[in-house]
Amino acid sequence: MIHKNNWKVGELAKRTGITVRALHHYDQIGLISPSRYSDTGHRLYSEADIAKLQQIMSLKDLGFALEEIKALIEKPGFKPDEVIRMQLERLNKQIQIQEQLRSRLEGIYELLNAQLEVTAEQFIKLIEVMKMNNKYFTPEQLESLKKRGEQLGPEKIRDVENEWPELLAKVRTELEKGTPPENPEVVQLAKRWKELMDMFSGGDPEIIRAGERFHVENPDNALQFGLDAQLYKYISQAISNL
Amino acid sequence: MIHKNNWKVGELAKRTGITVRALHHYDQIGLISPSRYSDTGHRLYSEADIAKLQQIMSLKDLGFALEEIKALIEKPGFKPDEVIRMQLERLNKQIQIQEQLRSRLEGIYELLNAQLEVTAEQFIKLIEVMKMNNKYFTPEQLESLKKRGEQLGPEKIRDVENEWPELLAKVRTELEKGTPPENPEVVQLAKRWKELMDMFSGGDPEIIRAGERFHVENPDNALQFGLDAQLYKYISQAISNL
DNA sequence: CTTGCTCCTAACGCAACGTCAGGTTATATA
DNA sequence: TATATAACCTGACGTTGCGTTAGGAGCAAG
Repeated sequence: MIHKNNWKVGELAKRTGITVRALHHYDQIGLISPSRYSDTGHRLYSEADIAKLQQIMSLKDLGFALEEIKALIEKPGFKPDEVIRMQLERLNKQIQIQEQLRSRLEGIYELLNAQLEVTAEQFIKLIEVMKMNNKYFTPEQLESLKKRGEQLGPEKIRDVENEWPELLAKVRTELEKGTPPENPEVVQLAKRWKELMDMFSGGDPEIIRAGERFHVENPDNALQFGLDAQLYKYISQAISNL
Repeated sequence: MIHKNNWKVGELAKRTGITVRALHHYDQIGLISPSRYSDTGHRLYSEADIAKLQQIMSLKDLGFALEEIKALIEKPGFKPDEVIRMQLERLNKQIQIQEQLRSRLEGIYELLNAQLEVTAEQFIKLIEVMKMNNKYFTPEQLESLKKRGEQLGPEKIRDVENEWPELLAKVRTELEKGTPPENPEVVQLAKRWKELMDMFSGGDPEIIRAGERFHVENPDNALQFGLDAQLYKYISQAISNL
């Protein structure tokens, strides 16, 4: 009685929690088909089929895609430990990304709670800032940046925030005119550029490099800063001619 | 020059890393459309559009779905902190699940490395065991289970492993006949059932409950044990009549 | 023989675009 | 100015793992 050898989809579904549709699907994509069909086309699963199904569900639970599972059980060179290691690596990457995101969200949340009224604009800025914070700067560097800001005072900061887009525009103009980065005028702009950078970074090369990494890896930030990868490269070349 | 007000898709794409196709897509689903089109149908994005796009990308970076973003920026009652908190909760759930999976994978990996030769069957069993281990039993309970097994000795264990499916089959027969769980014969079976359970659990109700949780939450395990949710409920009722 | 349950196949839907395909417009060069 | 090339346009299918109708037979019980 327990060795019943003709399970129909519905029975299997009831006992396993796998839906009928899923079983159909697995059949369709050739992952697992019943070993027999009744003469009216009904699927009949044998014990062996069920064992295989069990394997499949286990692999699925470990996070493998159906196509991967198919490959795994079809290929003869099935090395469990390698498979598991690969899966672990993938998973670790995912977790890392998610944890980064979490710490960003937490940071944002704290700041939001500290300051009751927040406009949408401020909100966006916050998000960007947190993006930089978590990934690119160490806590010490952030501390250093903060101190630097306090030293300079708010007027100075405003001044720079005003000068910055103008400078960017000038550089972009040269870039689009095709002026080579060695050109004296461009080099002059680059000099001012570096001055502004140093003003904030305190000249710390680590901080500057972190900022560089940020710009390279977050091209959509160009929307905010008007600074894209191409322009960044151009100005870098000009600076190297100082 | 920096206040150029007619960005075409390609330009935007180049500077932001957002693909042209994505911009088309966002337009299509009504997430963000350019404020103007040229008379030949080319999309022209204004500065305001870009600002909005910036918002959208920020939200997207935080893990929101496009539909959610749409709702968020359309709805007037936009409470950043609530939004962030919701997102944090979702994320935490995900991370928790993934970490559970990771520890399972790690456990499996260790065991694989300890034992050079593993058949596919053993491998599957391993996976099931790890599934129980990590989620349902505390280390102490596992230790207790192990001790229990050593006390009983391998023959006893084999005996039970043989008796188990027979018992299951009998109970299922009664269930399918529609015999009520109060029936004396069923109660007798339930008694034997409980004896077997106690033999392994040492009578520890915590361990029994953990096992219950496992069966309820992992219906596909029915494949291995022949014990599904329905049958489990039935036997539980019978046991309550002891 | 008729319910009423279970089975079948076929086909759309979802999320967020990637990737052709086939055709029009803009721009840079000769 | 003519043309080659780059950039733009609108479909429309593919991806992942099924859920969900829809329309139509098969099967066990009364």
